[in-house]
Amino acid sequence: MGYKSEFLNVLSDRGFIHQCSDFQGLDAKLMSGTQSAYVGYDATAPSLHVGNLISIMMLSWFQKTGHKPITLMGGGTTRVGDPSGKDDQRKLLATNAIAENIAGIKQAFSKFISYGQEPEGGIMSNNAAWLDTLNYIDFLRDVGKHFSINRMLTMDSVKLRLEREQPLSFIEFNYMILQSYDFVELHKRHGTILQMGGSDQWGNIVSGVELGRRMHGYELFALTAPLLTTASGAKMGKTAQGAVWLNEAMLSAYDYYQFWRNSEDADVGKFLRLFTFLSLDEIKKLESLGGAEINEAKKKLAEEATRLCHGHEAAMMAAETARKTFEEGAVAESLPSIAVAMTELQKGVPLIQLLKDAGLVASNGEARRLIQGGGARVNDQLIENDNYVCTADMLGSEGAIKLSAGKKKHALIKVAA
RNA sequence: GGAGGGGUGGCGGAGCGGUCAAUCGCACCUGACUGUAAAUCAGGCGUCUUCGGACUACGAAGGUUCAAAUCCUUCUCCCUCCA
Repeated sequence: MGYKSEFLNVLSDRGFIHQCSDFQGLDAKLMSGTQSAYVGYDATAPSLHVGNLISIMMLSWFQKTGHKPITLMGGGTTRVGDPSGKDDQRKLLATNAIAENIAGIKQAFSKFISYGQEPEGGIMSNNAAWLDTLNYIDFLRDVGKHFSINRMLTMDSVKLRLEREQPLSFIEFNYMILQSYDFVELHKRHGTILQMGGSDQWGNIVSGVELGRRMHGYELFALTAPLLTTASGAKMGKTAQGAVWLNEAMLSAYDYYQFWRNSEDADVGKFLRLFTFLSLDEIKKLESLGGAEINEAKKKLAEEATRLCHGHEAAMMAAETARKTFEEGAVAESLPSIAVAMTELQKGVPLIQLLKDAGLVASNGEARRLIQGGGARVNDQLIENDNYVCTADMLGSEGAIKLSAGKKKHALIKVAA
């Protein structure tokens, strides 16, 4: 409501907006024609995770409402390391690791954004293109002179680190300057007027807005999304195994589905708005379901979210796997599985080892504790002996042994082809 | 430059020669209850183990001692006060 532009209306209705440098100015700008906006992603891991999803959705909405989204890979800035929201300095990544990470991260974008030459076609950029070749003295004279140390010290990313008595190295101190420069550079190259990001990026983004104004009189805008927490206050995007990755290679579509399926009741509406493209009317209906009914809303959420990230087929398969596993208690073919050689199975493989190999536990000790604590099952049968050995005759009619750690984590042991 | 205080497990924070793999809280895992939810309750929570133990850990490196997270020395980082 209240906005002229479809983009801001959608974002505000769906709960994407935390702060904006100038709502009216941005609104007017968006009404004046096709604009371009970007979000930067540092290549600190081989895949993005659900924490990044909110900004990807923003870019996607930006495109859907007729504008041009830019995904900026931080090939250059990753070599420096963003101090925002971190207590410790990030270890410096080797350049080749960064290149590999970038390759992994790119996979996810194409699911959410369509790249191309048309006016609202997305652009994939990489700040290494301009940062890697910067001349230090020139950069200091052209860009550095616009930054006041006094102000930088008051920025949260810096201030918090200092207040918490954590060291802040000079290289990290420069991160903000480089990110600011990115914004100016993208405006020069593509006319980008808006940078979006998480609320922790507010300082960095605003400082880019200011740099653009000081250097060239550009009119730039900042828009941030709220920091996402679950209804019980935990930071979003963690599971037992760690981060919820977007790349299939790091987290199966089934596990991704399960992540959403296990959302807390109180989060369902919020997540539907943020992480699906379902209409607000439909979402209202879904979130009004009470009691056990709300499970239907969670299924829809998981299905839609998985569809966006892994495609229709993978989503249907994940939903079906979950249905079989949880609603029928059957062995679903498509559960995550590991392969074991027939010869090994005939000899017998300790359950502990299988649990570990299947990734259901992190160590032998943990496997033992799981078993002793009554949380381990083989073919749905509770196993209490931690020296239990699995053998080939446990293979079910599907040709697999089903392992379970707790009620929700399941894996199949299949015979290696 | 001077004087004090401090760096302990993912985080917070006890311990201050043996009974310390280290009280406790949070986070996390499992079980019960449920709706594959939340809340609650119970158990677990360094690695390995032939379940007897073994190994690695309390900023870093040395030393004293039968024995150190605990004492000594040096180094290092942080905080406070004085200059």
